[in-house]
Order: sequence, then C-alpha cells, then structure tokens
Amino acid sequence: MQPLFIYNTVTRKKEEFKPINPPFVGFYVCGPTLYSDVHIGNCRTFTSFDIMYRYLLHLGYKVRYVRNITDVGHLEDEVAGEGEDRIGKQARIKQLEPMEIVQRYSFGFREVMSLLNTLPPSIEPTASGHIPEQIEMIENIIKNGFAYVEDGNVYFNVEKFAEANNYGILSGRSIEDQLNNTRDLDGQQEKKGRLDFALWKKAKPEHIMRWKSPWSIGFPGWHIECSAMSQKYLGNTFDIHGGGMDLIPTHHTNEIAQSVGCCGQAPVNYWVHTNMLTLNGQKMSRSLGNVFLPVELFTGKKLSSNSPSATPSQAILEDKHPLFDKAFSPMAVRFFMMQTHYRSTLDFSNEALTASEKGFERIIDAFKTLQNLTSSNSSSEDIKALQQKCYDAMNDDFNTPVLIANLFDAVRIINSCNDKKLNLTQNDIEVLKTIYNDFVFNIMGLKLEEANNKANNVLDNVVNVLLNMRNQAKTDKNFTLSDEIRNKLIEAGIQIKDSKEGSTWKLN
RNA sequence: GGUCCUGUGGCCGAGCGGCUAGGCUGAGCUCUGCAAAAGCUCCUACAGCGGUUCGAAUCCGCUCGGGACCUCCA
Repeated sequence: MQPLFIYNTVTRKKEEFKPINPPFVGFYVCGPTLYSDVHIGNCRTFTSFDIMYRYLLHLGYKVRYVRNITDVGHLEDEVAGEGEDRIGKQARIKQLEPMEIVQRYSFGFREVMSLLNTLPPSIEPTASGHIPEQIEMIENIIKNGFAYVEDGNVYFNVEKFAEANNYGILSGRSIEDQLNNTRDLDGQQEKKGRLDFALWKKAKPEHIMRWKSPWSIGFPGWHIECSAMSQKYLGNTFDIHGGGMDLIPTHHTNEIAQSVGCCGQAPVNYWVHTNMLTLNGQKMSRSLGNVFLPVELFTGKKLSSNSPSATPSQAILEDKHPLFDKAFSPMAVRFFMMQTHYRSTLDFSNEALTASEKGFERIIDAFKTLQNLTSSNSSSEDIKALQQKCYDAMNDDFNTPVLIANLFDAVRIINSCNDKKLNLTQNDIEVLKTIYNDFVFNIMGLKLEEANNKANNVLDNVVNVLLNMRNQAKTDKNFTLSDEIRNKLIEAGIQIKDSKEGSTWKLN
C-alpha cells in the first residue's frame, strides 16, 4: 500500500498515516448545523473531506465515515450558554416543528452534496437521536470530577481539566493565555471559570426541544454530541477527525476535553482541518452575511426571497446574480475547489472559476480523445512514471493541485499522440485510461456532465447529418455552404472540431 | 489588545535549501480552403530590507500589506 502522509493539526506536521486497526479506518467529520441552507463555503469543506474519503477507499481501506447532523443544542451565544437554540428559533419564526426545519435543510444539503458528486457518509447521526448517549457521557465526566451541576445546568470545568491535561493541545494556546486574553463577555454568572462550557442546559419555558435528564428537563450542549457519537460509532480512540479550521479553538478543543474527561484517553490520532472559502478576501460565513448558495452558483441566478427553500430542485430563482458572470456547473465548481489545496484559503472569483472551467473541459475532452487513440509498437513517454507522480501528489497530504498538474501532462500527451506527434503503446493507453478512471473519476470524483438520454442521442444524430453535409460541401469546394453550416451551428451553441480523421463536435 | 497563518509572473495557484509545477489570459508558429480545436514556442515571478549558507521563493530577524481565531460559524 502507498504510504500516505497527512497533516496533523496536533503536531503541525505531516505524519505517515497508520490506522489503529488496518484495513479499517474510523473517520469522523463535523457536519452542518441545519438551521438554514448550507452555503458554498460549507460545501468546500465537505468536498475536501470527500476527496480524502475517496482516496482512502481507493487505497483499499475499509472506511467508516461518520458525518453528523447537528439538529439541537447549538445556541446563538455559545460562550455564555445563553440565547435560543438555533434550530428552535427558526422553528418558532417559521411556525414549524424543529424536525421540519431540520428535514427541510437536510434534504437541501444532501441534494447539493449529491450534485457535487460527494459520496454519502457511512453513518449520518443526528444529535437529537443520541440524547441517552450524551447523558451517559456527561454522567461519566461528572463522575470523573471534570464537570459540575449548577441549577439544572451542567458545565465542564476547564481549569480543573487543565491541571493535568493540555487543554490547548489543538489550538496551541496556553490556558493562561486563553484566560487572560479573552474579550469581555456577558452571561457568565453561573460558570465557575470563563472557559467553562455547557454540557447540559436546562430548558427555558419557550424552548421547544427538551428531554429528561438527571439534572433538568433540557437539552445537550453543542460540543457533546460529536464526542458521544464519534465514541459510539468509532470507539474511544479512532483514526481521523476532520472539520473546518474555525472549529479548532472551541468545538474541537472542547471535544477533546470531554472525551479525555470521560474516558481518560485522546479520542483522535489525526486531526485534519480544512481552510475557509473567502469572498473578496473575507471569510464566507453565515454570521457575516456574505454568503451565496450553491443553487445560485449553479444557475447564475439569485434565489427569490419568496422561494420556500434553496434546494436546487425546488428553488424559485430571480434574475441574474450580481456576483456571477454566468452559471457554473457543479463539476466545474468541484474542479475549481480541487485546484487549491484544502489547507489554503480558496478565494472565489469569476475569473478563477472561468479559468478552472476551461481547464476542466480540456481534461474531459482529452478523455474522449483517449478512447480513440491509435497505438504504436514503441513509446516515447513514461506513462508509469506519470501514474506514480499522481500517487505521490495524493500521498503528500492529498495534494490535488499537484495531481491536477500531472493530469494536464497526461492531457498534453494524449493530444500529442492524437496529432501523431508522439507514440504510445497499447499498454500506455491502457495505463492512461486507468489514470483517468482512478484519479479523475474515482478519487477526484469528477464525472461527465452530459446526460446520455434519448434527446441527446437524437441531437447527436442530427448534428452528424449536418456535419456530413458540410463535409460533402467541403469536398465539392463549396466553402460558402460549408462555412454557413459551421457558423449556424456555432450560433446554435455547437462547436466543431476538424481533424484529419473527420469532424467532431461539442456543446459550447 | 493577544495568538496564529499568509504575501509567488496579467489572473488563479503549487512549492517545505540546489534541479526554477500546472491552469487561464496574451503573442508568434505548425496544421487548416479559411477558421475553430490541438500541438509547439515566448512573456520566468517569488512584498521590502537585512542576515545564515557554497547556494534561499523556501531558514532567521525587522518593516509594510492581507487574513483567521480569541463570541456562533465548515
């Protein structure tokens, strides 16, 4: 098996990946809080982890990929432990059951992720479906002396925990630093320490979602769900835990504290974090309001304010979106995301996206050319070496930009062979097909977008009739007619490519 | 204010001490009836100033930009 190196946030180094129980791999990713539609920045994160999941599968690992859905417990003001539950608030505003809110947005979330061709996780557990597990974990944390009860609320005692443990192991910040350099905050009256966080909250009367617990009728804190669910499905210590970088200092830091506080062992061997998607250099986030939605990017249009949802198949759209020059297909967007490494910020712009789209088309066009390549007895290229370079790129912390650079080498070789400017053996051609199948389709998760339906077959036939007429005109040196056919087809959105073997076409 | 990350050619974006990715754009050439497509060639950059080194985009220091986190966020 290829040695794979993964950047570990804990050590801040790339480390060789060694699973606890090969070939099994436990992989947990913090999923979305479904109180509104996911935006394209959320999608970037889940797409990045999809590449990792796909590559691990390709390498032969048996991966259990768990990605949670947060449907309860995420307060508007986490640090104070105050404010409404985010989902409960939307439920109240929209006069729906909280589960209706979650159902609506999880439907949209899944549809968008499916359009982006991400594989579904093995398990998608919800926080509300794991209340007993969370209560049991809280009981253990209390038993171990790391949490205290205050008027029906349970808080994690961070300073107590930090006496014997490195609380800031992920963020690299010392406990003193965190205690002393925090902004002034309100609503801290119940907590003993300013870094303490809620494990269980007593429900106020207006709170819709509530469960019985030993401490009060209430609901779990935000961080405990991931600790409880990852432990349930992956064990006390598992291989990889991922999430957005913005989760490092609070959510993941507290997750570690809870798990260690409960079980006395580090929950995760490799912590992996993806960088943010930015818009004009600024992080895209729901709280900043600078978000746009996948459906808007895929259509180039603005979501109508009276659209019941942003689920692509149901969205009501208005005029052209002010941010986009045009629509960008999900696969072009996916390719665009992969041209930047997952640990770098990805800045959105029409120019960058258009450039990616063209590059992606070139890769797909070369794949079609590859199917009809003529082989030679000798070869002028080292295709096996190219294949290994593709693996080297992925083994180096999932370096998709370098992988793509290597694939463009393959594109050049394919096109040159097609132009009879270099030679490939039949075996080379088979290896190139394997490279495409493995890296482009299976690992990067790209796919051909034209639907192979009846209408397309008819179109294919119709265009071929016209191309034959044009070729006859060319043979007859009737260039007025041949050019007219070409120009009319271009106007109709069809681009013709002539070659020695004949003419092909594609949609523009 | 504190902690950390970052600054690469017209644009995007790799790079982790030597062999100067890749894409997009632009120019020229080949092919072509003319185009398009494709191929080839060219435009060879590392914010600034110092330092370490035989050698630095890459390490160190300072200066100036940009960003993230320290409150919820993927």
